[in-house]
Amino acid sequence: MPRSEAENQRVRDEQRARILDGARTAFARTGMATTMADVASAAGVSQGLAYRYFASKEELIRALVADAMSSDNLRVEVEGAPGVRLRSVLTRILEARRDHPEVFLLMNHVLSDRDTPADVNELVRRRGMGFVELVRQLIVAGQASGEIAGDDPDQLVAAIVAMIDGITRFALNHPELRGHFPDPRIVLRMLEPDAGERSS
Amino acid sequence: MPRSEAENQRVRDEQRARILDGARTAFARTGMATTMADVASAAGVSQGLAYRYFASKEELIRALVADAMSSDNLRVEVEGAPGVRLRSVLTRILEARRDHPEVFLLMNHVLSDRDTPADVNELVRRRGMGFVELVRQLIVAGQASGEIAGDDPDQLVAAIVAMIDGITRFALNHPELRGHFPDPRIVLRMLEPDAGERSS
Amino acid sequence: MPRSEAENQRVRDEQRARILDGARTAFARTGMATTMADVASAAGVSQGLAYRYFASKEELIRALVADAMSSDNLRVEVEGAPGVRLRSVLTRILEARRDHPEVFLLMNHVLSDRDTPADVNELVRRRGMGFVELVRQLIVAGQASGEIAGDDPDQLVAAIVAMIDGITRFALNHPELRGHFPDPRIVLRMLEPDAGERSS
Amino acid sequence: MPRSEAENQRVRDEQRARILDGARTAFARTGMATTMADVASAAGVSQGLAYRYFASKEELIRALVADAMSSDNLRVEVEGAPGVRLRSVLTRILEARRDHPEVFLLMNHVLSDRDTPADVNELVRRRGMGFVELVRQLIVAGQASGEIAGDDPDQLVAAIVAMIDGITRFALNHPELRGHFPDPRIVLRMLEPDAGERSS
DNA sequence: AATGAATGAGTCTTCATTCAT
DNA sequence: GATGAATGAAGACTCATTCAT
Repeated sequence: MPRSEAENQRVRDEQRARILDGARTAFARTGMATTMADVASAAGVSQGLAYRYFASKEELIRALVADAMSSDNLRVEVEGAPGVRLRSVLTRILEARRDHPEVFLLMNHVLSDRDTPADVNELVRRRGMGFVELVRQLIVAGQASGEIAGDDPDQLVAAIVAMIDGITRFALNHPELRGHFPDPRIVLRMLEPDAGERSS
Repeated sequence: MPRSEAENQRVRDEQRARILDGARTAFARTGMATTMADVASAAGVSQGLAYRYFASKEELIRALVADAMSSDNLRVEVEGAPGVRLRSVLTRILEARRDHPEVFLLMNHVLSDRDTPADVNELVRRRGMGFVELVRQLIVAGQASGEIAGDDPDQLVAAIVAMIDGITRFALNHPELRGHFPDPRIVLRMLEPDAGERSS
Repeated sequence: MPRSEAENQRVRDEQRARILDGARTAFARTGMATTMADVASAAGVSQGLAYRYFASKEELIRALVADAMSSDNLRVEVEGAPGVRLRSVLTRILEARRDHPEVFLLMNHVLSDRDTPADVNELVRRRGMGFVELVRQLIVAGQASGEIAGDDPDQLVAAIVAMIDGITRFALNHPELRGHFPDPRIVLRMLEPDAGERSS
Repeated sequence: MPRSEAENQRVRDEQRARILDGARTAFARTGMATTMADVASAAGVSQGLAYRYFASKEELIRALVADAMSSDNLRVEVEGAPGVRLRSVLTRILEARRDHPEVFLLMNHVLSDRDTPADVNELVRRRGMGFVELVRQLIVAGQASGEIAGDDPDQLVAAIVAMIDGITRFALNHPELRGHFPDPRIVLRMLEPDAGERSS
């Protein structure tokens, strides 16, 4: 007697998740050089099975990225002073990166690999640009209110973006140094106005 | 009449340099997906010739990395207040990264690519650790003299290292945003003691 | 209460026929590139079920071919002039090919596909040879009676065989040209004695 | 000292031809189920080498087809009675098919294989249609002059086309029966007007 | 009896590396 | 010393076949 449809669906959901987990592990470990054999082996399934769930390696990466992005939640408070909101969103992001760096590594890999499908690349890039735009607006507003240093806002944005990227890599490459992961306050000092500025 | 030995040596040196240049160009353009054919073509030599000068792709990468590292000069002043020396070395490094990010790309690639030979990986990693040690010492000394913020020195080191890494990638991935490359002063604010701290 | 044995047998027969039908449809549509998944889907059953009824794809093809051959009935009149009997059998064959070319496609595929099992290949080939023998005998007898052209009988046989093959493909590849399917009389003219011959 | 460019070109031309020959042999033997390993082995080269000369299996097939078509020369006399010209062109075609059937098999395979690239399929199909048009015009003209039987011209065309196809397969599948390959005169009888017709 | 998830061998293709010239 | 043709070992993907339910 065949398995019930509900049962089948459950199995499928589990396996899909299992393969995605394996893929996440494998990509985190091996970068874009990860083979489908690596993925299958990390997931503990046959290579063929991966193709029952994802039409191609490309598709698998797409799913992985979509998954990663949906977990990198930027939701930002609408109330409060811009500087406060900016600090809050950055603090949350830094913590997410500290706690789940693997998820973000993939996005970087995707961007730097020549044969990432254009649409995936675009997806990730667009997301990044959305974030940049958000940060920029808060910085400009914060400068107006004197909460943020008066440097070129684009340079401040670049500093923040680069820092987030670098620190994600740090978390990934040095999991043993988790205790040394910088407190967000250190990072946020880059945005601090000088004593002189502030008083003005 | 055969070429003189000196002449031969000169030709060999030139060719070796030519191939390394081609490799640098090719790797900067294509990342770790670069093939030996890419390298040969960028160097304007035959594919076979590369193997006369470098026993394998591995060997070529090793040479490239060694070369890159020797140009990332950390020479640091022995005189002066630790905070001043630290700021000076970081400023120089940031400028080098801004101006020649390609050179460092390779090192990152090497670290994240699974089939980088262990010894090359080690080489790069060790170099990084040397730098970390230097920065750490200056930070500790700077804290003692009140020039540097009183956070956990390891966190400060991590922040600096992550920032340098992130900003190099930024320079590499967004050459068009060169004008937005953050002024070192912004980065250095991470090390700044609070107003309260400083006065103490 | 378990199903009766007779009932079981009936179900089995029905399923077998259903799978064969699906296979016929699938092979007609997709040629030798047909997969077992195609067959199962065309038959509306699970992939596994096909293997309950046919030990392998090979076995399924064997059954399909046997089935096709049993429907290509050559029954030929035993009475009458050889030329008349030959014309009659050829007319019937051409009409069968015109009306059901798909059935014969498979036999051609089988012959030209490298991994057709040798015995199936042999089966089909032998059947073809039986037909050839029949035609040849009628031709020789018809030549003796002056009803058939006096060419080399083997060449006449070859012409007939080739024509039947070619026209079957035509019917299959150009179903839209059904109206242009040649009248058997045109084909039979190949066997016609010259005016001069006939009078002799 | 490297090989001269002229020498290299010669080697390349020879190898390309060698691979095409191997491919022709392999495809004739195994049909569309031919693998690149079959081709390489029939050509006596490594599998990789085939890809130095042809970018993909698709490309190789394209070249094979182009080659086949250029040898199936339809050049037809512009002078003389239509019936005479038609007989002449058909005689030449039949002889070409008798002598080099392998070349044409491929074209058939290409047409019946589901994953033949669309453009190659189109190329072959178009060529076939050109031939059909030529034959049709000559038939119609020949009917006007009383040289060709008065049947539906489309049926006559279909008969000729089917015959050519069938006889090519015959030549290919039964090389041992070369002596029984039908004399073109037999085939041409299909176009012959009846005694009654002719006199009219 | 029936299902469909799972497996693994085989196919196309790429690329580091070798070798005859 | 230099060339580029040739090789073969992977890697992505497909599909006949098996097996737990």
